[in-house]
Amino acid sequence: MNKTNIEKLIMLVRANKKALPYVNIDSNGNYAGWVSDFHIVDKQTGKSVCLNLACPQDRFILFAIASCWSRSGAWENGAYFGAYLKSLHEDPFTYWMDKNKIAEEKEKSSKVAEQIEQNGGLKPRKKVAFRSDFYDSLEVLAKNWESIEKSLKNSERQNDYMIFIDCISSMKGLGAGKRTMKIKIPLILRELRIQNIYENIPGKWCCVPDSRVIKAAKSDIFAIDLPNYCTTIPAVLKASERIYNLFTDLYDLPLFAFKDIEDLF
DNA sequence: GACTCAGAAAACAACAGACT
DNA sequence: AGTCTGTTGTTTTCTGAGTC
Repeated sequence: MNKTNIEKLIMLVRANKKALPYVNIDSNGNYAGWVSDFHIVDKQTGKSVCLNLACPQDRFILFAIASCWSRSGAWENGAYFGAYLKSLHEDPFTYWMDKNKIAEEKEKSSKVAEQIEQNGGLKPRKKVAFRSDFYDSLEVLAKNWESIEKSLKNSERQNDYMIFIDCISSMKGLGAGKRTMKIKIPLILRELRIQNIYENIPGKWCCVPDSRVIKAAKSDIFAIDLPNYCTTIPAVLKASERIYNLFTDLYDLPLFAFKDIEDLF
């Protein structure tokens, strides 16, 4: 492990925050979370999309984004999908229980994806597309919403977030096909922790060890000891803890950013 | 039992060529 | 010029056999 380069990475991420759309660092130097600013403009309000996780409707969108990111495809698609959900102004818990609405939304997905891409802000590397199975996951989330919220409240009460992790990681259909969500679970915990929605969410379980982060961590420049891919929940949590020990409340952000600033090394 | 790695899987983008 | 069809490439996660 190369401590000097790790410190250099943190310094470079902070110095280049304006050039990196996902680096939301506030005036106090604290990471404000990804959903605090999508860097995608809402044409109705003219403002950049963000989520207030104190609202259940916005919490739903956070889970939706995490589910989108539990599949293959460019990460920008999930970001734009979240922005689209926000622009709908529908109550997700009734809207996405309706099979007809889901079919309608699938039908027009390529059209709305094209429209929202033109809203400006975040520059996608490729044409924005909403996978049809994104919508199936929304139904899964809506149907299971009560038990998800209950597991979070129980985790807070018993000071044990494994209760939530067990709940969300066993829910089929939040990944591709009938698969489950795994690697993006820390993302949900991270955003909830940053906005202080529940008490005592451990920071060590808030780092996302996805392929982009792992690739950066394992490169010769940092030589951080991590598995190539986290195949189980314990492996995800272990990797998350290692990342947290190095970057604390910047979480996986510096490693995620590495690819965009590697030329500066 | 934890980790590693190659390949599978999934959905779509981008492109090329054939046909109307 | 437009549309259709098939091929190849991209992106990311998941699986399962093998290794330490």
